[in-house]
Amino acid sequence: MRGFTTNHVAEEAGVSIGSLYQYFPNKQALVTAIRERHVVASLALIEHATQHPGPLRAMASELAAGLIAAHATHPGLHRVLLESVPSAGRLAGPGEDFERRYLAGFAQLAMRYAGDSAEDSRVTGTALADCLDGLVHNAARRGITAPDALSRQIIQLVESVLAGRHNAPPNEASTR
Amino acid sequence: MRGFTTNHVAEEAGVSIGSLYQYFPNKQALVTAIRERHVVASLALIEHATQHPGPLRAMASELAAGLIAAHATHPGLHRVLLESVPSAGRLAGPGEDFERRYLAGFAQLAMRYAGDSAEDSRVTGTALADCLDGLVHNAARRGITAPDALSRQIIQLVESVLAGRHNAPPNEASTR
Amino acid sequence: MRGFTTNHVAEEAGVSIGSLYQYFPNKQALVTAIRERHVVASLALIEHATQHPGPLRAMASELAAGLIAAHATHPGLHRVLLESVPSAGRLAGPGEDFERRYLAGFAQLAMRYAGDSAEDSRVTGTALADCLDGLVHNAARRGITAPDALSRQIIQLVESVLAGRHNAPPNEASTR
Amino acid sequence: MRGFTTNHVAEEAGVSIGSLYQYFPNKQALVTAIRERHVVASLALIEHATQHPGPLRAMASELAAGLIAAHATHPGLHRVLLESVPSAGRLAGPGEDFERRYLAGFAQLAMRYAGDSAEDSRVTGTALADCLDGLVHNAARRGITAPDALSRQIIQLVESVLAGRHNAPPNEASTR
DNA sequence: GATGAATGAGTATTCATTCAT
DNA sequence: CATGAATGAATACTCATTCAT
Repeated sequence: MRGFTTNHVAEEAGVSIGSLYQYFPNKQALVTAIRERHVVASLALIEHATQHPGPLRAMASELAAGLIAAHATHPGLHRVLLESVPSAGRLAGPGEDFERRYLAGFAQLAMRYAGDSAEDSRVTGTALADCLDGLVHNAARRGITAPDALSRQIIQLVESVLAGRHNAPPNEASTR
Repeated sequence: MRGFTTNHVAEEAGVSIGSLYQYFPNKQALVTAIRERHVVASLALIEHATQHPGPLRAMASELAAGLIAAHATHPGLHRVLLESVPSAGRLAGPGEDFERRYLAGFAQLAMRYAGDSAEDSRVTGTALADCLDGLVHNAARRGITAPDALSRQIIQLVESVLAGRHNAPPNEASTR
Repeated sequence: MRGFTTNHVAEEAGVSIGSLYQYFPNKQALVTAIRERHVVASLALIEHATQHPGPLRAMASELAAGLIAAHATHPGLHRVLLESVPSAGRLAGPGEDFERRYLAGFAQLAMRYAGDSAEDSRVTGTALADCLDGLVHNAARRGITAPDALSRQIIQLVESVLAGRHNAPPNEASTR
Repeated sequence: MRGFTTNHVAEEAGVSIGSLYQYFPNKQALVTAIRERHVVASLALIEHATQHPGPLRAMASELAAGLIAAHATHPGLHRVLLESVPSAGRLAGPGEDFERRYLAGFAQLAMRYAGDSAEDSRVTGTALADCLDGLVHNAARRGITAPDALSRQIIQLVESVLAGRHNAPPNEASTR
């Protein structure tokens, strides 16, 4: 079973296995850290999106660019990470918080752009997050050969989810 | 990592480790077989959907039920499988064919319900397949506590993707 | 480690593994039995040689023929047998007796043909037995392609060992 | 069978099983390496003998001492090695070469001491090598309790084979 | 009896982790 | 601090043996 071994990681990282253990108490921590780096980037992306001043399409476009960039590097790394943690995606301690904040960001988008209630927004937000996850990770798995096409799909998904309920732009509609 | 040892699988399956190895030459083959079973089920689901005689919503509803059922059994098994194969998701040999046929099924749905051209249908179909994948696997990861809510989300996604382009139902248009 | 497994033996023998265990209580017994068959044959050979009425060369010639015949069948079987028993060559119980009798036969030859004392004959006999063993088994290992050449070597060895000490034929000397 | 597990070897060697696998990819390789060490030693022995400046008896005496020493260490190891390899004695690749060189050494002795022709020397050499093999390995199997007696037997064998044909010592003939 | 699938103790091998250098 | 050889618990896999059919 070819695996994601600590020696592999060390070699890949260009450090000795001993050094690796200077920084991480064990494999779990190492994986969590690598993972967190990705999660932090994703979190920054979504939290930045919630601050986006522009209309839905502009926000979606920017989000798409960010997601693609985040997955273009280290192709296959994300997969290997998902493969390597017991409770993948449900990180212990800080990780939980990351996922909560991540989903909260999408919920905010749902409130803001789709005008959802707080309760609805959680459902919509999670659904959007999960769909994006499927879209991006499957693309990464196949190898992102056409980033533009992927971008268009992401934008379309975001638009259809966040603008699907009403044809009005979010809460900027009245301010315009 | 933790929890997917061959002895574990054997015990779970109610057979001895020796028997397991009577059927599978090694762990990799075992994992591939389990995965394939799931993939075959998913394929049957989508190919059945392409034959569905009814309107979009009915088809989506049935598809949702099938997907949820396919992931409700063996909770945690799917993740553990994804975690245990080197090139998970990209099965060698027959697997590739499975994915091709799987995506082809979704493309057919796109042609039939969304009226897409052959070329467009491939893009739409893949996007839908990937989103569904994200939706279902993330739900499975969190534990499917509310199958109805998940079902509604799946239906909504399928509808929004396959009916998004034009407001007319597919070949039922004339019934309007 | 490719091995001499009971299933292998059963298949080779054309019976089921179950049947094999009808005849032999365990692998050790099976191996011992196969081995004993060979040992019995060798023993018969040497005990027959001790009764040989003729001169050294005639006896050696007959012994050579017998040994070669005993090793020509089942090429490689002898090796595998030697490989498979804990105390190879030193069989428990009846086996010990076989080896003792086997060596005793050679000792008799030494007394008879070389005129050795009882004590000397044990040493000479064992040495001759061991040399023959090396000669025959190495030939079998390489594949006995030239039985005649091998026969000549055996005869020569036997002659040189049993006639080396004095140039007189054994106790037939006076009859000449 | 019993008693030659990798863990056993590791313990015997005073290293951990992990370390053993740092040096040898698998058990087969380990066994091959140990064997080769023995084969190399034997080869050195015989090639050294071909350079021996003295008369037959002196050379034989030295050869005997070397062979006994090579088999006295690790009592039981040699048998266990013979027991553990599929095609024991016929080493793959470099092994074949070893055996060829080993036999060539004995052939040289036959030319030098017995005055054999090149062709005859191959036959005589191989026969001597095989007899020595039987003598030494059977002695090792029984436990070398009397090295001196064994030495005498080896010397006698070598003398009788290499001096058997003519009563003149090889190139020392003129010293008579 | 004969069969061969099932069993599981035993063995080979891996890989996270430590620690002497 | 950095290194990577050494460690051994954990895991993959084998094969002698049993037993339901």
